[in-house]
Amino acid sequence: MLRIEDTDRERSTAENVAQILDAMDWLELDYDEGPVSQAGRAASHEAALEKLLDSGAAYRDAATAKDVEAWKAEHGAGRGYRGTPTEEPGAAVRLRVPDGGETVVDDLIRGPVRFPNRSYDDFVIARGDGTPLYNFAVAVDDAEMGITEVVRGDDHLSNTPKQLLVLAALAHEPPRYAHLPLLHGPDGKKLSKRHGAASVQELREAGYLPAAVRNYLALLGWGTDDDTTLMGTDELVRRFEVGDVGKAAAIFDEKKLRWLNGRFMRELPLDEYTAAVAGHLGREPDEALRAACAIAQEKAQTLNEVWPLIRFLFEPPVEDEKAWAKTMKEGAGKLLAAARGALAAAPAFDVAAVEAALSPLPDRLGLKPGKLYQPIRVAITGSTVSPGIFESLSALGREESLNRLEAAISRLEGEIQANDPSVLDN
RNA sequence: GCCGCUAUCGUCUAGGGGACUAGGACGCCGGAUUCUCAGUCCGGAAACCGGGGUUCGAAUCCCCGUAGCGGUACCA
Repeated sequence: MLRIEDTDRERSTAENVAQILDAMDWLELDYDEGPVSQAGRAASHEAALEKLLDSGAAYRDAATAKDVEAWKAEHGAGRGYRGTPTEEPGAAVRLRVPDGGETVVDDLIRGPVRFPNRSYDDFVIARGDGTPLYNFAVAVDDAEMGITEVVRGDDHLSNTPKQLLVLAALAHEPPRYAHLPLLHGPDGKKLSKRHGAASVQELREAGYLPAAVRNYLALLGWGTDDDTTLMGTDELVRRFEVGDVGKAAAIFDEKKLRWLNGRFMRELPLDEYTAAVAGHLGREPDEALRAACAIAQEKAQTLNEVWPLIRFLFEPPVEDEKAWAKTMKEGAGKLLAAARGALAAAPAFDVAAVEAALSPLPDRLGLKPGKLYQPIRVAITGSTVSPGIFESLSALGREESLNRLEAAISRLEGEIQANDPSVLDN
């Protein structure tokens, strides 16, 4: 049985468990709740503690943190604390650590890592009130649950010997361990909330696709020998080998994730794409959305970027004065009027028909296509950025397109009058 | 302090004694695609932490240093 251990020390256990289960679901792994209940765990912790106390492998010790410090000052920093057994009932329980020899963690990724026993304290395995501490509890749980493989973060490597010592005292075969390198933020520090999206949920909220995240995460600390970068989940499962994972911490670079995500987004069949967008937006994957997705798919790198591109199909044009001022220069009214005329006369309103109606205009008017298309874009979407202009018009439909052009033309006329009082004189 | 881990372009990595003039990807820069943005295509700049060994030969093996990270709790 495999155990995957979360590594975040700041969150509460309950939160961690919820997060892991949620993440596993998203990562499409199968998991079981585990055969041991909370009450069952507490009972086995108690039993294991008693066993160790009886055998002399553990003992009660009244020393406080200060006492330990003083002991070390006296015996040298390189030497782990060794306490004196007491019968005092409120004393904490410590495990006896041998003075000689070493404890070897045979890590799947790093190979054998040797820790001198002498450098470890007789560490506390249970508080004075009998409640167990992490390194003891986790070892007992692993034994109890028949865990054979443990995959967790590198930050656990140096307390693995403690768990091994507990397992040895319990005469239980230890699991195999794989300690994965940690992830750091762009500043080189351990990844945390202030780096932005640091958990799978946050990545999902930011509009990344599960398959893209899997691909990206697999590439952190691991690479293929034939330089393959893009891999679907099936291929990942086939090729990934935990023993091939690198040893150094990696920096989480969202730019590459964005790029990868864009690749996955563009390769999605339209129905799946629409479903993903619908799920993200909390909308129905209806025909309107499907049509909108069809013209936006090429352009969005994340699910978050889709709505700004297709919003004009569902709502009035956004009000963006900068975009207006930038494109609605002198003569824009005439251009829009020409476009309106051509579109009104078009025999149909599919993409090809719209293009056929508009594309002769720039030549006829003697200007670059952009001079015509940008004002149209702003008139119908409100923004200087949108899907292709023919696609956008066609998707909007003839009636609404003409209405929006008309509205823009009226506004331009109003502005001309306001700026030039002489118009009023006529 | 002590114990441990790690070190190839800005970033993720390939490469594990000669195939290295060190490969790929993201990002960046330049060009192309004469509707924006994005995309796509082409081109470019960009790295073996330092010092000693071992060897005919070192990015690759060993040692030392340096730096980063982790652990060192009656936290998980």
